[in-house]
Amino acid sequence: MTTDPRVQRTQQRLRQALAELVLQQGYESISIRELAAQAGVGYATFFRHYPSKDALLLDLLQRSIQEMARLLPPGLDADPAEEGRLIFVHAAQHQQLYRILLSGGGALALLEEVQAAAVAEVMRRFGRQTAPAIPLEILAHHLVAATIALIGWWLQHDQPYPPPRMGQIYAELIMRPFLALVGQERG
Amino acid sequence: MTTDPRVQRTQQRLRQALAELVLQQGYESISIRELAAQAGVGYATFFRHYPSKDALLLDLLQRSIQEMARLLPPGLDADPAEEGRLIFVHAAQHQQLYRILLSGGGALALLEEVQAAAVAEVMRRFGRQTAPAIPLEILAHHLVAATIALIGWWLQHDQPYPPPRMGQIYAELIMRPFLALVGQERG
DNA sequence: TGTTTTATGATACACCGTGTATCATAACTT
DNA sequence: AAGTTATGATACACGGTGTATCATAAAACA
Repeated sequence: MTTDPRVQRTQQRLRQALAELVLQQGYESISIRELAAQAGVGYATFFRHYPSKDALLLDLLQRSIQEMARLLPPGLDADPAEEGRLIFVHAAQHQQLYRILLSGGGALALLEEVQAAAVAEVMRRFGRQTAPAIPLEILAHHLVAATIALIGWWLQHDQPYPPPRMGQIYAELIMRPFLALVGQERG
Repeated sequence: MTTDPRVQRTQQRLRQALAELVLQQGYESISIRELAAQAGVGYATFFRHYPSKDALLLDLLQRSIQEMARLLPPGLDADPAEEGRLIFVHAAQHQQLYRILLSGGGALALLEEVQAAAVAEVMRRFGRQTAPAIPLEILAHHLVAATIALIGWWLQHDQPYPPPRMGQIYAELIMRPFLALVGQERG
């Protein structure tokens, strides 16, 4: 683990630069030379930290996802609507990144990674329930995919409902059927 | 409209070559030089027919989808599990097409078109139900997105369950909660 | 504080893919 | 048979990627 301030500073600048450029011109058209210039960093320096533009984006997105994970403590299962509300508040705050992730532009592999991580998390969280009628792996994948799709719809339609309403919808449309199928009602 | 046999032959070869290379190495890594070589066609000739690799893929997929649409059976509503089974049988039969579509390689616009058409179809089919607690547009989008995601999971995991089983899962995981929320039980 | 280690900036370079231009030749049309 | 058009081959400019090198600045260490 590196604690060198120079490393931290450079990586921070690169992430910051990517976030800025994405807002200005989207993701695909950004070149690494452009990125380094925006970050005030040498071109070759980029490759000393990230093997590709996608890797940098992945880092940026993973930090955002981790931040969301911190917003969703385990005890929140009790209130799905509130959990959903927090998800959509976070999505609105980081909508430019979510748009990249969901538009699939260059971040397709990244979306799959994020999705796989989320599926693993769900399976960890509900793996001790009574064996469901539908394979848990499918249930987990469905939960994650449906949530991502709902966020994508909401952002692409310019947030036509406020986060509390979306939280309710998330709870009724996604979480309640999921909990019913995962055997939660027996616990 | 060009009827010149040379044009037809060249375009056919390019589409064929793309289909072959996609199966071998995916979409992204294919270069236009590679494509032209596989097609047995000059490099510059490619640009005389398609402005980009994406345009060629779009042409290929549109033709395949038109062919698929002609084979799709008309109305079958009564049995969700049977409807689901047919969906997965069809997905298995056209899996290479579905894989390209779902992997999103340059075909995102087309996937969105297909999705939008499916959403419209769902809304037309359930638009006369009693007003649901959740906006019908969201319900329809969720239904389509969840179905596509389930097909994608199934294909990417090499069809670990047979179509009848997937049809049951589709009915329980997707269709039953959808029908409950759309107010079907009152009809 | 002085020394060592390491990250950075600047630059040059090879490599690859794209898209355009050119022209002789082959294939098609009438 | 004569005219038209698509093709193949080739060359080229352009831009982006990833690597190598080296002097310098910054951090860590003693």
